Amino acid sequence: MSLKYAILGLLDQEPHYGYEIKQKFEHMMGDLWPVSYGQLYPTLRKLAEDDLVTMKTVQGKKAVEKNVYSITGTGSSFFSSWLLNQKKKVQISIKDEFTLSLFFLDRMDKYEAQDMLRTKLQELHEKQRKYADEYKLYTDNTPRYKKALTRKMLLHLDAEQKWIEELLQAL
Amino acid sequence: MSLKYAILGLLDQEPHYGYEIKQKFEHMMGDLWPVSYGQLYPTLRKLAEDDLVTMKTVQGKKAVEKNVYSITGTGSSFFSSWLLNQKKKVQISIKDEFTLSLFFLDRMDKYEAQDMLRTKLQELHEKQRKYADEYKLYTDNTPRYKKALTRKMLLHLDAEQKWIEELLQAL
DNA sequence: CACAACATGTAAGATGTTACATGATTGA
DNA sequence: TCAATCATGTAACATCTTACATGTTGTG
Repeated sequence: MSLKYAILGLLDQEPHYGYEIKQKFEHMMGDLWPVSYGQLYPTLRKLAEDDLVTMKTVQGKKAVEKNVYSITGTGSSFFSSWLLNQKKKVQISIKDEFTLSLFFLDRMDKYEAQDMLRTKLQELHEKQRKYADEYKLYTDNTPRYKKALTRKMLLHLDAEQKWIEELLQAL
Repeated sequence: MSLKYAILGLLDQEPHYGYEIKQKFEHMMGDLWPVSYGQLYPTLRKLAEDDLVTMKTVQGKKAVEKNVYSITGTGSSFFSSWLLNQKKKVQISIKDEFTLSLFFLDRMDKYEAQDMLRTKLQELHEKQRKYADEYKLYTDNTPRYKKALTRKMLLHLDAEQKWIEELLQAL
């Protein structure tokens, strides 16, 4: 995924502390892009080691300490060049476990295979309903990016569904 | 990805040696799913440690030794239960670097953002042409799975394209 | 003879998940 | 007071990529 770039992008606007980065990120992403502390804090440390960010411990309320991170000049230009390069690469990945499992579809008997694909279609429909409902609830206040993400999910769910329907017909 | 399951699936049909697994897999997958030796051999060792496969060194032509792997009973049932479970999970992931970069679209000026999306669209069209051409070349001898994979790629490229077109219109 | 293809690996690092561990503050 | 939320981390493991290292065999 590269949480690294997400962090740099947030810090490129203003300094943040770790917990806050997780909150902000997940607020934007909903359940589509979770971040674990087990990845967040080591990544922040690594970024500091590489001099892309600096860390400063500040006193919060009473005895609570926060580690506030700021982006450095190096970090900022590193982020910018990454951002500019994104338009040049197409990185659609279709390497998932379900796709792999279809590799072995020939070994099932016809009805078992059909059942598998039909069950999958149902699961896809369910997900689709879920995200479509979520999408309808969005208002003008919903961040533009969150809407776009959900829309992307819906379009790719459509694609997956269409693919499986084609496979089912071919059986 | 879980190369692990791909290996078990191949071995569930008949024993194979490492090099052969890579050849077979990539013959099926084309460039859509490459496998490196740096992952293959350690994975085979791990599977042997976990008693999901057994290894036997056989003499090939002259001085060439091959390590032939066979699936065990444990391995076979482990694979089967994995296979059965695939229909239950929907794992569409939209967590890629480009999607992340759009998170920061608001910080670009309008024309820069439009340029970014248009460049991306061109790249997508190019990829699409490439896979569409490949798809047309497939014959009755082409493994069913390879066709399905390319078709899946084309459908998801469509989805991605549509998404970006929508974003461009919204700008 | 040179080069492609066959055959097997290791080492280092990137990236991510899950589970564990600790402690303060706020609100019901 | 008890639970939720705030706040920071570590350890173990899983997965994968890239680069390096070694040697044989077949073909033009």
